[in-house]
Amino acid sequence: MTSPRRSDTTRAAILEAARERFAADGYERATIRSIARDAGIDPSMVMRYYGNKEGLFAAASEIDLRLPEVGALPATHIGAVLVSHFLERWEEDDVMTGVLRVGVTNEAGAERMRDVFRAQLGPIAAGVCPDPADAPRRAALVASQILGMAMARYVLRLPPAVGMTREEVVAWLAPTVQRYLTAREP
Amino acid sequence: MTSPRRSDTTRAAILEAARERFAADGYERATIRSIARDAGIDPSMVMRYYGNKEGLFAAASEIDLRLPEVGALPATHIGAVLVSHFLERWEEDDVMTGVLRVGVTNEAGAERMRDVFRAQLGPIAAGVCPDPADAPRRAALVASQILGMAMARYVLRLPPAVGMTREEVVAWLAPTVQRYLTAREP
DNA sequence: TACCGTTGCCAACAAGCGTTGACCAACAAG
DNA sequence: CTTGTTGGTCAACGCTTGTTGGCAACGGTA
Repeated sequence: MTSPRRSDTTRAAILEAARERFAADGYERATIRSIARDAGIDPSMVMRYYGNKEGLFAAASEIDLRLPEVGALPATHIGAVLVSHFLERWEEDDVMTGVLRVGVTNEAGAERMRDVFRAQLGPIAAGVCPDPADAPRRAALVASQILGMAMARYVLRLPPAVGMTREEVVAWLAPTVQRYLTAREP
Repeated sequence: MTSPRRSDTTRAAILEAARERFAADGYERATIRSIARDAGIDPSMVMRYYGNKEGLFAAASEIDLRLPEVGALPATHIGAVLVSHFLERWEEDDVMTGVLRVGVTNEAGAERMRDVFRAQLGPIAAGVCPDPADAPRRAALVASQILGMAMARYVLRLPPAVGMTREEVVAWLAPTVQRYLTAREP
């Protein structure tokens, strides 16, 4: 609907540079000046297009996990599907790592992280776990294992975690996630 | 051996304030000035006693997980023992949360986190897992689940994770850790 | 008492930060 | 051709940061 503007390429360059910097450095060390330098423009442009640093982060951290529909997958393999989907999602761009890094020191980032797991993982948990009232807790358990592997592999870079192949990670984590979602009790 | 100095109480006050600030704010937002204010002294004292900010962090982030001896626990319940020990450890002081928060944006913090898991959790994994050559990977898997729950509960504060009792967390996570350590294959 | 290392505060530095407003060039509409 | 809008740069602001050096008070020791 909104007509394309001449400045769209600049806006996109800023967003891309911002995502990279946030992912690599976290909120405080990702300065507007460094982002502008990466994007090849003046820092004041960032302010004009995104208002302030918080606004820039908000725009650069839209997350869509792109999780499959609840009905579209066999409940017996949902663990493997989810783990492998998350790994792929985490490796295909910098947004997930960025929001995770920012969320540790910035309240807006933490809020976004909470929202993502509640709104996008919650429904899946509700669809497959035995007691729907228990879904938030199941989703949080899954989130803990997924977040932990992301921390180990992409943020802290524990050597053994980095060295595992994607298949190995899926093989080990899938039963865990499967149990968190579908087991009647611990 | 080293004789006690008159300034020991000040040094201790600085360290305590530093641990709290690092835990609450992360590396960049925990300023020397704010730490000094909390400790009730002048910022320049921090420099005199710890050299610079990195030195202060190094001194404030000595971690001893205080894990039990490998032989001292039944291999069949090691999962539950470890999970409950980690939860206790995480809640009794700010050091674990501090180093985790700092490790996300600061290389020295990340290095410390890697060291802790390698040197202190590694031997336990080596003692109980089927193939000792596989120990680092088993330790990293355990670390991923422990770190993930710590992120969810103490850093990002996902409501359902915060709301679980310690016993519930142990009940859900213990089988996971037990499997990561002792299962013959995924 | 005279002395010297220790403990502490104060004032300042240079650098970097987010943010602002004036100004110029290119373009589209009348 | 003029005019108004848009995309962009430049220089500066007020503030905070880590860090430094000077200086005053204290406290054992000779």
